[in-house]
Amino acid sequence: MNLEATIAPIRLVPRHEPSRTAAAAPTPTPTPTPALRTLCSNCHLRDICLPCGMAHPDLARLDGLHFGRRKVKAGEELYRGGDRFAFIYAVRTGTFKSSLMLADGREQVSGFHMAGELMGLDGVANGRHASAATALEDAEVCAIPYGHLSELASGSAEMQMVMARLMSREIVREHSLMMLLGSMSAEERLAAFLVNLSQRMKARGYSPSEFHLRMSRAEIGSYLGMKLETVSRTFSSFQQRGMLEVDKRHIRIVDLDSLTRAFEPKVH
Amino acid sequence: MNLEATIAPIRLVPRHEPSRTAAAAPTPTPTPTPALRTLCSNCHLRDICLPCGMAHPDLARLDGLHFGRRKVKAGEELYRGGDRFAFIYAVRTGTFKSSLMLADGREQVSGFHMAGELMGLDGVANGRHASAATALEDAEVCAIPYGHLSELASGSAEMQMVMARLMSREIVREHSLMMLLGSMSAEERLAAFLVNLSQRMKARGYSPSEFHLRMSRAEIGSYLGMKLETVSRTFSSFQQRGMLEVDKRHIRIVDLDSLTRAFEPKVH
DNA sequence: CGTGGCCTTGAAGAATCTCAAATAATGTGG
DNA sequence: CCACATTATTTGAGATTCTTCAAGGCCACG
Repeated sequence: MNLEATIAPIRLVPRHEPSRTAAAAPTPTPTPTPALRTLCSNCHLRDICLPCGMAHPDLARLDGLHFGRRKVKAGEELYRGGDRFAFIYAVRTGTFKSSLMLADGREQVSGFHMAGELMGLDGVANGRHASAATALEDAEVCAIPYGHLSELASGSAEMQMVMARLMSREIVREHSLMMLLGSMSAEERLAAFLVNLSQRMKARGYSPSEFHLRMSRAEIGSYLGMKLETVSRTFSSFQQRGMLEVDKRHIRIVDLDSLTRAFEPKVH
Repeated sequence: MNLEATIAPIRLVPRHEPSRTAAAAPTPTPTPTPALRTLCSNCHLRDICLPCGMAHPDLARLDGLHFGRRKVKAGEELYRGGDRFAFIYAVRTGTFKSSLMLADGREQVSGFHMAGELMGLDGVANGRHASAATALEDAEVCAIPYGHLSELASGSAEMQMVMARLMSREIVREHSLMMLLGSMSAEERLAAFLVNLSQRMKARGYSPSEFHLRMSRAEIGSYLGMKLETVSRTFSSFQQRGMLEVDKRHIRIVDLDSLTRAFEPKVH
């Protein structure tokens, strides 16, 4: 009996290795610079990344894995839909988008990832990545061999729990995006997007009120289910109402409250 | 440092226990009829449900858990957003919807679940259910104590893998819904929905071309991000074009091919 | 200093929503 | 078993939101 049928109604384009030009393709195997091995316990991101919430024995075990780092240039893909799944990736620096591709070329951006966030968990399901990850600026990631990780987890209940939580968190995150796409207006979507970005900047020690967007209007639009022109117009509208100052990709949130209200209960 | 910020931009209404009327609330603890204990290895759903792909030693261990069954009447909630998370549920009979609630009362249906499908994995993240599950008809579920399950998984790498796959599959499923909500037209959405339903019916041994919808137009609309009137009109349009026969909730797919084409590459 | 990519803005058009009304199906209480 | 309230669905017409198409400006880069 076929379980496939219980998952996706939508046929995404499977980009299998053969269809790639071997030369241009990004190596699926990360090439860790030997000098740059990383210990989670030392990492400045340890409180918001994979080891978040881990106690010492497990953290030490995690260190035993010696993740390879990998640099990714702006515009480069870390992996593509259809690639064989072997690693999950933790962002060290830079920003990524993940995206799905429909057979006719339509792209749907399914998330943006910044320092400390994990990418690639969607590959666990079928052993192949369902989405692609592309660097929006020069970036660096830790490449975590999933096999080793789950091996390691088999020895520790706590570690298993952390992994399970991470995946579940991804599910919850997507829930929230579904809510956004399914039942919110263009203004509400953009407001929700900005407030979320602001919170994530804050959590990383950056200003929550003034930041630089790493993604284009088109990418924001794809993520939020609207056209780039609509994104641009909505930005302008927010600015005119004094909620925001926008200069290309530089954003200053002037009135966070009204921005937050923009996607909250409208009492009728 | 606050990791919460890395997840959801959208504030869902947290329905904590205190706010409930104790009498009317569905018991969070399932009340298994002692006579009706269930063994996975015997279950007619074993090939499409939790134990799918499990070999014998693990299957036997799974049997050791003795899931409690629980009957749920049409319209009743199995759990709500905010409820403490303790069980995941496998549908035995009937159909469920899961849904998220925004503070202003807007509901977003995030999935429909039929026999063999699992519900509740979103609760792993925070120990509370993020969504609610409501029976669309009289139904019965297996209530699987998550604690026991992960305990059991800590003894078996294969079992861990199955669990991880299940969660990842949920992520992929939601990806696909995002694609749908983010970049498809009303017709494409409904077509994708119907084709998916058809496949799931088929996988369960029912006719893939003729079935009964368990959900209202409004629920379909919420799931697909459109208004119930638009759902109704799109059904009518499909019918006029000879792709479908619709009589209220009874559906007969006349031309599966053109329905499939309705959400596939449009060559320009 | 010209070129291409990205962003903004306007105007017209299309898709979808809102409001409204009619019909059918279902259940309720007498 | 009937009269009546209730709910789900369909359909129409007008309003609204968002998209499409088009043009122009800005900026980085070679």
